[in-house]
Amino acid sequence: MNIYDISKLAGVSTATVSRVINGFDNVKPATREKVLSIIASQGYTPNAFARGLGLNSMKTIGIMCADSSDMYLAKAVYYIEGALRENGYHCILTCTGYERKSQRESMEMLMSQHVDCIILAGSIFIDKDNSNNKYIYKAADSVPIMLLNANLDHKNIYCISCDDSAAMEKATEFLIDNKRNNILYLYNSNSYSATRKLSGYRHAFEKKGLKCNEDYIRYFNGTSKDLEKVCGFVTELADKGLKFNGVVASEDFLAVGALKYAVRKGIKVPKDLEIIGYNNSVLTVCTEPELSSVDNQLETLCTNLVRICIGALSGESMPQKTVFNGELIHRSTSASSRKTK
Amino acid sequence: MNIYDISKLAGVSTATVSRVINGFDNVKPATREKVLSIIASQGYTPNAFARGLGLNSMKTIGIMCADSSDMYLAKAVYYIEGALRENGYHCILTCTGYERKSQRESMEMLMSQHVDCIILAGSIFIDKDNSNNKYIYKAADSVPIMLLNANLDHKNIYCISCDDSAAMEKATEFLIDNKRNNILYLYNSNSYSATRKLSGYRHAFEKKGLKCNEDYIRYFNGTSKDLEKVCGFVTELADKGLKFNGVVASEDFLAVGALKYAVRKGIKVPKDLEIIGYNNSVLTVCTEPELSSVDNQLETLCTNLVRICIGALSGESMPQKTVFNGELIHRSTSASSRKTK
DNA sequence: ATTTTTTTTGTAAGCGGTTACATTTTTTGT
DNA sequence: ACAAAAAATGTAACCGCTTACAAAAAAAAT
Repeated sequence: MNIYDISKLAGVSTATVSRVINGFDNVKPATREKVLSIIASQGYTPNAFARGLGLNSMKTIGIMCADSSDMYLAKAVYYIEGALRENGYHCILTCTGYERKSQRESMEMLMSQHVDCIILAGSIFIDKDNSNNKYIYKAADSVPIMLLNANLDHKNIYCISCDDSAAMEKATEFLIDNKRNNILYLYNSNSYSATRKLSGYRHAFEKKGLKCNEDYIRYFNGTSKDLEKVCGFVTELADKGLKFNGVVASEDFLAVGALKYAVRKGIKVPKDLEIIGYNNSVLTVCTEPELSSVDNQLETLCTNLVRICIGALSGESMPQKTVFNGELIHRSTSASSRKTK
Repeated sequence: MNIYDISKLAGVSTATVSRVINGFDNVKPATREKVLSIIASQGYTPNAFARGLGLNSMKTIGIMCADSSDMYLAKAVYYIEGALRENGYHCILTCTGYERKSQRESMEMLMSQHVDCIILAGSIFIDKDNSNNKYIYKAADSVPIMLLNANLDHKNIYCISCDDSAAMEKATEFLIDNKRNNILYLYNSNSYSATRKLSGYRHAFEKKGLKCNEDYIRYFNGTSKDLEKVCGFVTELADKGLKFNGVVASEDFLAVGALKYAVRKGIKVPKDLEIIGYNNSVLTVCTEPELSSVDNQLETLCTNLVRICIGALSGESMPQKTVFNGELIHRSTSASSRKTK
């Protein structure tokens, strides 16, 4: 059943059927009705390939992310997909893992699918020294690229991010103001936003006229699957003599690991140790006491990303960089003696 | 840049170029080399629409799930997408939410995209009384349908699931054997697998010759976002006088909520209350003590689903129903006095 | 009533591949 | 060296839709 069959049944040309399908207004109402009824009675749906061939667009957008099972990225994908669907777009999802090669391959795959736009959810894809981003620039020459929580300069690349630096600075500052003089910083990634977070941590000390002790900045090599190991990692740091009365982490699971350590050692939280995570994920409410965390407004980021994406695709002029602010959410692992909000 | 341009540059016909691209073996090595070098030098990629039009397949598979930000479904999508990509397939992801209407629309959308197969990840789509599944059967007439954790009879529908009933029975039985006489059952869904789990709970009592007290079966209306409410819900049950010394839940977050209640009330876990969750998600290791849970082998389910899917697409005869066993993972909320494994 | 303008409809040429079939080239057999 | 078989290549129709342009029909203007 194709457009030709429909046109025969309706006694009109394929052009007219096409016009009806695409909602053109230059069709006589009576004709439109007839065609529509035939289409409905035959249960006809246009062939998307043929349409794509003609229009060179299938209203499809590619989403790349390193790992869609990561809680944060899964949410990002969910919000993005939902917003795109509302705008009549379909999503091809591809998870690239954390290796550059597979990231490049994914992008090539999406390009060969002639997606209308590519969204990079998560900044793992970006080389900070810009050495290896050629394939992104190349793609950007033919299709707009949306970057979530990342940054790259190109006239066809749009960046939407949370000011992670400012947010982390706020969190750290909160602890400093609370007389926490030794604040452990845990992180597990060197992505763009992770780097920004770390610089926020450093800024906080600078701002207060304090010196940031590099010994308190610790890299943990693992993901949320390794939560138990995080606890061991922190315990080991403490056993080795590192004294700390505050923890800020670049991701919630790291903070949960630190909290585990505290609970097991019987350390009073937040009295003797304050802990602040990042992302404000479900994990924050699983623990007892519940974890304070920075909310980086993922939903807002995603809906705006899609808004800008749709705008750019329809030729409107859209802002190249869009930045939102994070928010510190106080629960039970940060001392609420001070104003919370 | 299209196949015609390449053929000109290489001094061969489009048919030959096409043969090279598709890896046919009836091309003279020298010719193949020349064509490949031209393709590489021009950075040419075939137009997927045109190819799709010709083959009536874009090597694309649709994945439907209610909510890809749900931790369990996010993992499912991740595993499925990865396995499909390894087999050269692309994935169109669509999240339907929990309403029938949007589910039907998603499916129609995928059909109009001429996907080669549709995967329903999660059984929310299935009406138990089979009253409203017509659209699924209709789709199955033209394309194979894969059901994860669900069940439907049709010659073109393949079902892959965990025997949730048996797994839940095992968990419940464990508690009964541990002299837990009042076991609260928490659930929040009426999907196929949720129903199966509940029947497993009931079977356990039957098997032991005990009567299952319906008063202990409680429905909580919410998702993991409402974790705090779960705790309130359980607290309220206790306050109303319901006595229980065991909890099994159809999802981990419900168990975490129950655990929260216990921790706050100072109830000793597992001594005075044993708790077992379901899905073996990250949540299980966030809590202190850590949560025992049933692992329903999601990765195995997904890789097998894809294996069967690929097989079916290439015309092989594949099993209509595939069932795996779940496994009870003991952590610190179940008494390990007995053998744990 | 005739001409002009506007609206509606039709014709046919793409879009960029695949592939059945025809043709040419190469290899093999005698 | 020549015929037969096999391998390599080319030709052109086809997939199902869109759309520029042409043509016909309807409406408006004279």
